[in-house]
Amino acid sequence: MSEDRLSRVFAALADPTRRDLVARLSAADATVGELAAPYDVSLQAVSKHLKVLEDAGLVSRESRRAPVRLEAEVFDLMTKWIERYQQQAEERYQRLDALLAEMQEDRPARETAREEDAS
Amino acid sequence: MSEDRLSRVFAALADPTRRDLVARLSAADATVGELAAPYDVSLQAVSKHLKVLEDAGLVSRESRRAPVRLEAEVFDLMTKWIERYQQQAEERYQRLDALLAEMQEDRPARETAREEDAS
DNA sequence: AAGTTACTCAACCAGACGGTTGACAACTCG
DNA sequence: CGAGTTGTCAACCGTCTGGTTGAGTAACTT
Repeated sequence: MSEDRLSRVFAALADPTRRDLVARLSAADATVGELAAPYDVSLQAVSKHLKVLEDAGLVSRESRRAPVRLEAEVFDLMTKWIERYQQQAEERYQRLDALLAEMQEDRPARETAREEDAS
Repeated sequence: MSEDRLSRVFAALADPTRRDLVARLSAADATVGELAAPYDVSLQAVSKHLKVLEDAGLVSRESRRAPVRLEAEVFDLMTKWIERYQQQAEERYQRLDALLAEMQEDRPARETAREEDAS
Protein backbone atom coordinates (compact mmCIF):
# COMPACT_ATOMS: atom_id res chain seq x y z
CA MET A 1 0.00 0.00 0.00
CA SER A 2 1.47 3.26 -1.09
CA GLU A 3 -0.85 5.03 1.32
CA ASP A 4 0.96 3.50 4.21
CA ARG A 5 4.28 4.55 2.78
CA LEU A 6 3.18 8.16 2.63
CA SER A 7 2.17 7.93 6.27
CA ARG A 8 5.60 6.66 7.19
CA VAL A 9 7.33 9.39 5.22
CA PHE A 10 5.30 12.18 6.78
CA ALA A 11 5.68 10.67 10.25
CA ALA A 12 9.42 10.35 9.75
CA LEU A 13 9.72 14.01 8.84
CA ALA A 14 7.53 15.16 11.72
CA ASP A 15 10.53 14.94 14.05
CA PRO A 16 12.96 17.90 14.03
CA THR A 17 15.99 15.71 14.68
CA ARG A 18 15.10 13.51 11.74
CA ARG A 19 14.53 16.50 9.49
CA ASP A 20 17.95 17.74 10.52
CA LEU A 21 19.47 14.39 9.66
CA VAL A 22 17.89 14.57 6.23
CA ALA A 23 19.14 18.11 5.80
CA ARG A 24 22.68 17.10 6.64
CA LEU A 25 22.55 14.02 4.45
CA SER A 26 21.46 16.13 1.53
CA ALA A 27 24.86 17.81 1.76
CA ALA A 28 26.96 14.67 2.22
CA ASP A 29 26.71 11.00 3.06
CA ALA A 30 27.79 10.22 6.61
CA THR A 31 28.18 7.31 8.99
CA VAL A 32 25.95 6.80 12.00
CA GLY A 33 28.65 8.04 14.35
CA GLU A 34 29.26 11.17 12.33
CA LEU A 35 25.57 11.85 12.21
CA ALA A 36 25.13 11.33 15.94
CA ALA A 37 28.02 13.55 17.01
CA PRO A 38 26.32 16.97 16.98
CA TYR A 39 23.29 15.93 19.02
CA ASP A 40 23.31 15.50 22.76
CA VAL A 41 21.27 12.31 22.67
CA SER A 42 22.74 8.84 22.75
CA LEU A 43 24.06 7.10 19.68
CA GLN A 44 21.31 4.52 20.10
CA ALA A 45 18.67 7.18 19.82
CA VAL A 46 20.16 8.43 16.56
CA SER A 47 20.40 4.86 15.33
CA LYS A 48 16.67 4.52 15.99
CA HIS A 49 15.95 7.72 14.12
CA LEU A 50 17.87 6.41 11.16
CA LYS A 51 15.87 3.20 11.26
CA VAL A 52 12.68 5.23 11.03
CA LEU A 53 14.05 7.14 8.06
CA GLU A 54 15.16 3.89 6.48
CA ASP A 55 11.75 2.25 6.96
CA ALA A 56 10.22 5.27 5.28
CA GLY A 57 12.59 4.78 2.36
CA LEU A 58 14.20 8.16 2.87
CA VAL A 59 17.63 6.76 3.55
CA SER A 60 19.69 3.69 2.73
CA ARG A 61 22.96 1.99 3.54
CA GLU A 62 24.89 -0.81 1.96
CA SER A 63 26.19 -2.30 5.16
CA ARG A 64 26.33 -1.59 8.85
CA ARG A 65 29.26 0.78 8.94
CA ALA A 66 28.73 2.15 5.47
CA PRO A 67 27.81 5.80 5.12
CA VAL A 68 24.11 6.58 5.13
CA ARG A 69 22.77 7.93 1.89
CA LEU A 70 19.70 10.05 1.23
CA GLU A 71 17.11 8.60 -1.17
CA ALA A 72 15.82 11.79 -2.71
CA GLU A 73 13.27 10.08 -4.96
CA VAL A 74 10.88 9.64 -2.05
CA PHE A 75 10.40 13.38 -1.99
CA ASP A 76 8.50 13.05 -5.25
CA LEU A 77 5.84 11.03 -3.48
CA MET A 78 5.18 13.85 -1.05
CA THR A 79 5.44 16.58 -3.61
CA LYS A 80 2.88 14.85 -5.79
CA TRP A 81 0.45 14.43 -2.95
CA ILE A 82 0.82 18.02 -1.86
CA GLU A 83 0.62 19.51 -5.33
CA ARG A 84 -2.54 17.68 -6.18
CA TYR A 85 -4.59 19.14 -3.37
CA GLN A 86 -2.85 22.46 -3.38
CA GLN A 87 -3.76 22.96 -7.01
CA GLN A 88 -7.27 21.71 -6.49
CA ALA A 89 -7.77 24.11 -3.60
CA GLU A 90 -6.29 27.04 -5.46
CA GLU A 91 -8.46 26.43 -8.48
CA ARG A 92 -11.45 26.36 -6.22
CA TYR A 93 -10.52 29.67 -4.67
CA GLN A 94 -10.07 31.15 -8.09
CA ARG A 95 -13.54 30.00 -9.06
CA LEU A 96 -14.83 31.52 -5.85
CA ASP A 97 -13.12 34.80 -6.62
CA ALA A 98 -14.61 34.75 -10.08
CA LEU A 99 -18.03 34.09 -8.63
CA LEU A 100 -17.68 36.93 -6.17
CA ALA A 101 -16.53 39.25 -8.91
CA GLU A 102 -19.51 38.24 -11.00
CA MET A 103 -21.87 38.91 -8.13
CA GLN A 104 -20.23 42.25 -7.62
CA GLU A 105 -21.26 43.23 -11.13
CA ASP A 106 -24.91 42.91 -10.25
CA ARG A 107 -26.56 45.75 -8.35
CA PRO A 108 -26.08 45.41 -4.60
CA ALA A 109 -29.67 46.55 -4.01
CA ARG A 110 -31.15 43.94 -6.29
CA GLU A 111 -28.95 40.88 -6.01
CA THR A 112 -29.65 37.54 -7.62
CA ALA A 113 -31.82 35.15 -5.72
CA ARG A 114 -30.99 33.87 -2.34
CA GLU A 115 -33.07 31.11 -0.86
CA GLU A 116 -35.68 33.28 0.81
CA ASP A 117 -36.20 35.00 -2.48
CA ALA A 118 -39.21 33.81 -4.45
CA SER A 119 -38.29 32.79 -7.94
CA MET B 1 9.26 28.93 15.90
CA SER B 2 8.58 27.97 12.32
CA GLU B 3 10.47 24.75 12.92
CA ASP B 4 7.83 23.62 15.34
CA ARG B 5 5.12 24.51 12.88
CA LEU B 6 6.67 22.29 10.24
CA SER B 7 6.69 19.44 12.74
CA ARG B 8 3.02 19.93 13.40
CA VAL B 9 2.21 20.03 9.71
CA PHE B 10 4.09 16.83 8.93
CA ALA B 11 2.67 15.10 11.99
CA ALA B 12 -0.83 16.15 11.01
CA LEU B 13 -0.44 14.67 7.55
CA ALA B 14 1.08 11.44 8.84
CA ASP B 15 -2.40 10.12 9.57
CA PRO B 16 -4.38 8.67 6.63
CA THR B 17 -7.73 9.88 7.96
CA ARG B 18 -6.41 13.40 8.25
CA ARG B 19 -4.91 13.26 4.77
CA ASP B 20 -8.28 12.15 3.51
CA LEU B 21 -9.94 15.06 5.27
CA VAL B 22 -7.53 17.43 3.58
CA ALA B 23 -8.19 15.77 0.25
CA ARG B 24 -11.92 16.17 0.64
CA LEU B 25 -11.61 19.75 1.84
CA SER B 26 -9.57 20.60 -1.20
CA ALA B 27 -12.69 19.83 -3.22
CA ALA B 28 -15.19 21.67 -1.05
CA ASP B 29 -15.62 23.22 2.39
CA ALA B 30 -17.66 21.08 4.74
CA THR B 31 -18.99 21.03 8.27
CA VAL B 32 -17.68 18.70 10.93
CA GLY B 33 -20.70 16.46 10.63
CA GLU B 34 -20.41 16.21 6.88
CA LEU B 35 -16.75 15.42 7.20
CA ALA B 36 -17.35 12.76 9.82
CA ALA B 37 -20.13 10.96 7.98
CA PRO B 38 -18.08 8.67 5.69
CA TYR B 39 -15.82 7.30 8.41
CA ASP B 40 -16.84 4.64 10.88
CA VAL B 41 -15.25 6.38 13.82
CA SER B 42 -17.11 8.62 16.23
CA LEU B 43 -17.80 12.26 15.55
CA GLN B 44 -15.58 13.13 18.49
CA ALA B 45 -12.65 11.39 16.89
CA VAL B 46 -13.10 13.38 13.70
CA SER B 47 -13.45 16.55 15.76
CA LYS B 48 -10.08 15.75 17.31
CA HIS B 49 -8.51 15.18 13.91
CA LEU B 50 -9.78 18.55 12.78
CA LYS B 51 -8.28 20.15 15.86
CA VAL B 52 -4.91 18.69 14.94
CA LEU B 53 -5.23 20.02 11.41
CA GLU B 54 -6.29 23.38 12.78
CA ASP B 55 -3.35 23.58 15.19
CA ALA B 56 -1.09 22.85 12.25
CA GLY B 57 -2.66 25.74 10.36
CA LEU B 58 -3.94 23.48 7.62
CA VAL B 59 -7.56 24.23 8.22
CA SER B 60 -9.70 27.03 9.66
CA ARG B 61 -13.24 27.87 10.61
CA GLU B 62 -15.02 31.10 11.41
CA SER B 63 -17.24 29.67 14.10
CA ARG B 64 -18.19 26.39 15.63
CA ARG B 65 -20.74 25.23 13.10
CA ALA B 66 -19.24 27.01 10.16
CA PRO B 67 -17.83 24.93 7.33
CA VAL B 68 -14.19 23.95 7.66
CA ARG B 69 -11.92 25.50 5.07
CA LEU B 70 -8.54 24.32 3.81
CA GLU B 71 -5.63 26.75 4.23
CA ALA B 72 -3.63 25.87 1.17
CA GLU B 73 -0.82 28.33 1.87
CA VAL B 74 0.68 26.03 4.46
CA PHE B 75 1.59 23.65 1.71
CA ASP B 76 4.20 26.14 0.57
CA LEU B 77 6.04 25.65 3.85
CA MET B 78 6.41 21.96 3.18
CA THR B 79 7.16 22.33 -0.46
CA LYS B 80 9.94 24.77 0.29
CA TRP B 81 11.51 22.49 2.84
CA ILE B 82 11.32 19.49 0.56
CA GLU B 83 12.58 21.25 -2.52
CA ARG B 84 15.60 22.66 -0.80
CA TYR B 85 17.03 19.32 0.19
CA GLN B 86 15.79 17.50 -2.85
CA GLN B 87 17.63 19.93 -5.10
CA GLN B 88 20.73 19.85 -2.94
CA ALA B 89 20.79 16.07 -3.03
CA GLU B 90 20.20 15.89 -6.74
CA GLU B 91 22.95 18.37 -7.47
CA ARG B 92 25.27 16.31 -5.37
CA TYR B 93 24.40 13.18 -7.29
CA GLN B 94 24.99 14.97 -10.53
CA ARG B 95 28.44 16.03 -9.37
CA LEU B 96 29.10 12.45 -8.35
CA ASP B 97 28.02 11.20 -11.74
CA ALA B 98 30.26 13.73 -13.40
CA LEU B 99 33.16 12.63 -11.24
CA LEU B 100 32.57 8.99 -12.05
CA ALA B 101 32.33 9.76 -15.73
CA GLU B 102 35.57 11.68 -15.55
CA MET B 103 37.31 8.82 -13.81
CA GLN B 104 35.95 6.49 -16.44
CA GLU B 105 37.71 8.50 -19.15
CA ASP B 106 41.13 7.81 -17.73
CA ARG B 107 42.72 4.50 -18.63
CA PRO B 108 42.38 2.07 -15.73
CA ALA B 109 45.87 0.65 -16.49
CA ARG B 110 47.66 3.96 -16.60
CA GLU B 111 47.92 6.16 -13.57
CA THR B 112 46.13 9.40 -12.85
CA ALA B 113 47.54 11.77 -15.42
CA ARG B 114 44.67 14.10 -16.12
CA GLU B 115 45.99 16.83 -18.36
CA GLU B 116 44.48 16.26 -21.82
CA ASP B 117 41.25 17.85 -20.69
CA ALA B 118 40.44 20.78 -22.94
CA SER B 119 36.91 21.90 -22.28
C1' DA C 1 43.84 -14.21 17.94
C1' DA C 2 42.88 -10.50 20.62
C1' DG C 3 41.44 -6.00 21.30
C1' DT C 4 39.18 -1.85 20.04
C1' DT C 5 35.74 0.61 17.57
C1' DA C 6 31.17 1.13 15.62
C1' DC C 7 26.83 -0.01 15.73
C1' DT C 8 22.34 -2.61 16.99
C1' DC C 9 19.17 -5.14 20.04
C1' DA C 10 16.40 -5.48 24.23
C1' DA C 11 14.09 -3.90 28.11
C1' DC C 12 12.22 -0.30 30.23
C1' DC C 13 9.95 4.40 31.14
C1' DA C 14 7.23 8.73 30.54
C1' DG C 15 4.45 11.00 27.52
C1' DA C 16 1.78 11.54 23.16
C1' DC C 17 -1.74 9.51 20.10
C1' DG C 18 -6.09 7.62 18.28
C1' DG C 19 -9.92 5.77 19.78
C1' DT C 20 -13.94 5.21 22.93
C1' DT C 21 -18.12 6.86 25.98
C1' DG C 22 -20.62 10.25 28.66
C1' DA C 23 -21.68 14.87 29.86
C1' DC C 24 -22.23 19.45 28.46
C1' DA C 25 -22.34 23.79 25.69
C1' DA C 26 -24.29 26.40 21.91
C1' DC C 27 -27.05 27.22 18.31
C1' DT C 28 -31.67 26.61 15.62
C1' DC C 29 -36.31 26.17 15.41
C1' DG C 30 -41.16 24.79 16.62
C1' DC D 1 -39.59 28.88 26.28
C1' DG D 2 -38.36 24.06 25.44
C1' DA D 3 -36.59 20.58 22.31
C1' DG D 4 -33.60 18.85 19.13
C1' DT D 5 -29.12 19.18 16.63
C1' DT D 6 -24.32 19.92 16.36
C1' DG D 7 -20.09 20.03 18.08
C1' DT D 8 -16.61 20.05 22.06
C1' DC D 9 -14.63 18.71 26.61
C1' DA D 10 -13.15 15.23 29.91
C1' DA D 11 -11.75 10.96 31.40
C1' DC D 12 -10.17 6.75 30.29
C1' DC D 13 -7.75 2.86 27.59
C1' DG D 14 -4.28 0.38 24.72
C1' DT D 15 -0.58 1.32 21.63
C1' DC D 16 3.22 3.91 19.62
C1' DT D 17 7.23 7.03 20.29
C1' DG D 18 11.55 9.01 21.75
C1' DG D 19 14.49 8.62 25.13
C1' DT D 20 17.45 5.97 28.42
C1' DT D 21 20.98 2.11 29.86
C1' DG D 22 23.16 -2.37 29.36
C1' DA D 23 24.49 -6.15 26.72
C1' DG D 24 25.73 -8.13 22.42
C1' DT D 25 27.46 -8.39 17.49
C1' DA D 26 30.29 -7.17 13.49
C1' DA D 27 34.13 -5.29 11.58
C1' DC D 28 38.55 -3.15 11.37
C1' DT D 29 43.62 -2.96 13.70
C1' DT D 30 47.55 -4.80 15.73
